[in-house]
Amino acid sequence: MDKKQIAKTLEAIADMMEIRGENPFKCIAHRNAARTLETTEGSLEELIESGRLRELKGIGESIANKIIEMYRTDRSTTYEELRAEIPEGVLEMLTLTGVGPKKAKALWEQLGIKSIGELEYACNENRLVTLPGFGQKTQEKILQAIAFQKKQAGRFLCNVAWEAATVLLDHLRKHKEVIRSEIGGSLRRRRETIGDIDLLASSDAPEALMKHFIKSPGIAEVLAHGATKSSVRMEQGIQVDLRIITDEEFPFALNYFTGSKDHNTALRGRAKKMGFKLNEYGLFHGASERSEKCRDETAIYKRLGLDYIEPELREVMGEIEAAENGTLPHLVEEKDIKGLVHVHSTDSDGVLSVEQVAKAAQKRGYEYVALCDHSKSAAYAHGLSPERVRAQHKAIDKLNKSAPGIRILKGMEVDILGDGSLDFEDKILATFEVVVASIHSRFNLSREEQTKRLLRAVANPHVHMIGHPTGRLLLSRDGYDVDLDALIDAAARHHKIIELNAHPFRLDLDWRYCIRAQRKGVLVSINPDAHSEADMDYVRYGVGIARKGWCEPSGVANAAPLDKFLRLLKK
DNA sequence: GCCGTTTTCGGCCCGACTGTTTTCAGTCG
Repeated sequence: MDKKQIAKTLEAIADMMEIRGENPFKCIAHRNAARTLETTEGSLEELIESGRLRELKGIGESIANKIIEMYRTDRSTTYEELRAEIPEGVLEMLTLTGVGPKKAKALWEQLGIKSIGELEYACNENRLVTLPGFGQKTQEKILQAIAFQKKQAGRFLCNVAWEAATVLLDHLRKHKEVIRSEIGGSLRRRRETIGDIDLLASSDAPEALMKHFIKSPGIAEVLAHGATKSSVRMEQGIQVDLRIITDEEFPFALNYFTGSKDHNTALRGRAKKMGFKLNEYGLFHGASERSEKCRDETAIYKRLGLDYIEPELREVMGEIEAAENGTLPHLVEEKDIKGLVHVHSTDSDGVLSVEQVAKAAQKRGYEYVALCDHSKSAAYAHGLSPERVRAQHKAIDKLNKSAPGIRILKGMEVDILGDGSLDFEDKILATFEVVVASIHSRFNLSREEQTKRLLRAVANPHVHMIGHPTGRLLLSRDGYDVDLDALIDAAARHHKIIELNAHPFRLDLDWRYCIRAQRKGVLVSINPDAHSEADMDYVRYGVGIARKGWCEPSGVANAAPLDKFLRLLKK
């Protein structure tokens, strides 16, 4: 097993131990070890062979032995023993909001429920209400959680899809018979979640290329295999379709399979009005059977009297009118981002020290990095007390003096408390250069109360930006109920920035509201919410969403160089 | 199960909410 698989197994062991009711700290120890393992750089083999595994924080004798067993034999005795006792479906029940180890255990032992399917049936039969500790409300909440999960089933976070697609595309491009190849579909449009992946390639030898494709790394199953279309399922479960066409057809097919469906419909309608027929094979004038020659998508749009529309904009949000009038935005790109804002260190719940954060950000070419650890109320994340804030500031001053090649900004992700006040008094808030105010508690306030709470935080003169404005976790939890239009209006009034949290779980601000924010002159800041070095690369997904949100570099606060960024904050 | 400048045992993150209870257990962040 590799590091990732071992970490996953340790998590499963912890889950099962919890269901068995073992010492909760023992369970936590396994979870900590899993987290440490996942975030440790370097090869596991080296760690094991050099005997340095035990030096990692949270890995002692017992867990080290488990890790070594898994690494050497691909098995875990502990895991197998627990699994023999606890059915997999019982473990899956833990993924439902509101079902923890105790409830799962009660459902399994007292009602004999061994899967989410059985659980849903039992709820509909009204069988949960009689169970001690359960009641009508619990049953309703569980049904809701099951419904939510069903609705999300078969969808994937964009980073999962992106990584799978990149592997396939790299493999495809190694073959000599491929002329052009691209990712299409919702992934190319940079949607926040992805159902399946569409790949397109042009070739004069489609059979040979297809044969090569179905041997790509990471494929779990070949679902269909033809000369022009093949479908595979990747190990992650995501389905991928590859279509191979001629190189003349390529731009038309790419356009067609990129969508969105509504964008395509609008384009086809426009083409028809102009006496053309547009489909995935070409653009045909009148009754002609020969397509107009278009070398690329730009040429297709041009032939239809339009500026080139970037894939991210193809959602029928006014892009066709703008392309007609020459008013399309010049979308922000990843290389425009000058500073990394909202990064956590080991001082709260990150895995990098302040110095390592600075080094990693500098390595990525950023001019500045704003450390934004949690505030004191976020006890679950080891939030900083005022004393620890002062210590961190001292450390930052010292690092900045040592000329690290990057400016480290003193930032804070301060909790917005239930009433909209902040977790630090003004005197302390004034010592930070960047204050991101976020909600981490009391998600179920009414829309009115939640909005009022956020507006109060926006109005605080020490707050520079509002973090992950809805608190949603894609595919697992809806955001809290808040009037985002009111938030955007308030941000405009107070010259505040709204975070576009780039973490693939969040991508919050939603791009639909990002469009509204841009039109009202509200800047966004594309923040990775990084807890490790790898997380820093989440900026790319945030940029995707910003592009969907019609953002130009001038609409993105951290696309500004350091001095301008600091001026923006002061405003 | 892990850890240790209060060190080999005893603490480990903790407060708030929800729904179940009639004083609290379970879940969450």
